[in-house]
Amino acid sequence: MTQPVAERAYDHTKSLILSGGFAGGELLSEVTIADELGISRTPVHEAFLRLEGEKLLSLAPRRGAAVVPMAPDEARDVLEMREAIECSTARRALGAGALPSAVLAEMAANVDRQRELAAAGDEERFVELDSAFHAILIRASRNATALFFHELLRDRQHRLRHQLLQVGPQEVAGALAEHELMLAAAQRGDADELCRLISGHVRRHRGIL
Amino acid sequence: MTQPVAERAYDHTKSLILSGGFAGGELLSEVTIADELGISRTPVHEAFLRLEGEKLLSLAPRRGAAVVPMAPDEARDVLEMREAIECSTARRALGAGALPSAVLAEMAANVDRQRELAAAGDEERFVELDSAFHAILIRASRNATALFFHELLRDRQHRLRHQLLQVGPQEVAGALAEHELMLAAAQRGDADELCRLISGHVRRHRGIL
DNA sequence: TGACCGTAGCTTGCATGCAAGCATGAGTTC
DNA sequence: GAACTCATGCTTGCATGCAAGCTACGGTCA
Repeated sequence: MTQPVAERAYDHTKSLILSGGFAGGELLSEVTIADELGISRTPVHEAFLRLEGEKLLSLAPRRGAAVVPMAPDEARDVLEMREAIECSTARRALGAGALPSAVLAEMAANVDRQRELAAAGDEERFVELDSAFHAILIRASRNATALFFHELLRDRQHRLRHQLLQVGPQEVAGALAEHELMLAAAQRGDADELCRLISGHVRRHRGIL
Repeated sequence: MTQPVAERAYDHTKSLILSGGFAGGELLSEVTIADELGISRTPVHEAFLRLEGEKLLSLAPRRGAAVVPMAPDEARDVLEMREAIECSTARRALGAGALPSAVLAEMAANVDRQRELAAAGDEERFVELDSAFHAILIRASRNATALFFHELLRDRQHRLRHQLLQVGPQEVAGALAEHELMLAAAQRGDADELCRLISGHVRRHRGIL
């Protein structure tokens, strides 16, 4: 129940960065964050180190921690990696034959909830499900490294989204339609088509960003 | 010149893990490593956190740090990701037209040195250059995220290599030949062929592992 | 005016101390 | 003999203190 304070420091700082309040270059101070949370510098320092490992912070010895600025083509980079990884894992997941019915059921259930949220206009929760939907396929490929990378990409995309764009109803509708097509392709076991859909899906994001 | 002790702790621990002495599950103690290096627990603790972020250590609160065991198909996972990422970045690097001549020159120079090391039978240094060769192409695509991922993959492959196989003269000769073909394809600007070569190259590794 | 120097205040790096969680084994009870 | 309890020694989590590097600024000197 009691969350370790180091974890709180990590979550807090990470959400500060991902929420898009910082364009990049801003210096975060350990003491500031420690005071905000009412804890000592040590766990904050640890959080900073973890975030540096994720390339979200850049630590300058005895100078401070700078929020890594988003490179001008960070969106392109991230989406390119998503395309490469998701397409590769989808091929593998489908390559061995049909997907397990449990996986297909999970995807279908996810799409159902997407439909509800889209109808309700809850964009925030929709993007969470969007991310989870893609993660299902990756998990089905049983490639732990791919899943690890996907989480890192998700964070970066999160930041891009808050920084650069508002997701509106039409983006949601478009994404939903494409997810439905992807589900259908997965059910048919059509890896080529699924891969094509993923590419289009991701590239459309890129058009938006 | 004076390397921070936290950095030494990180390097030391990481090389312990990557060198293959641990099959996985072994508990590393902060105090043990701190004593080995003659430093206090704090920087060791920080190193452990960073390594947990790279999924090389698994920290159990107040119990210890366990070396993450290599999954039975870790080799497959890692090489699958390498194929996906390298192929994607190669296409992008070549997609915009011919590679800058500086990049081609760097690749050629690298291959030349590979040839020397292969002739000298220096396998250890050869694999370093091997890795650097692949990194050149990724760097040419100017995708920082891809480069980041490639470094993570390199570490894992490093560990796999020490754990599972000895690189012998014939593997070196085969890799060198394939690198030469890749260089030629890059010089011609033939992305499809380059991608095909990368796939074969990586899959041959997989046969070895 | 411009360059230089030193100091004050910031920052983090690291060592240390204390407390608390967790495992293990001895001792007890049934 | 089996289960249960508790104490001991292990581990890490976190706070704190001190030292050292970096920056900026005010003063001095040419």
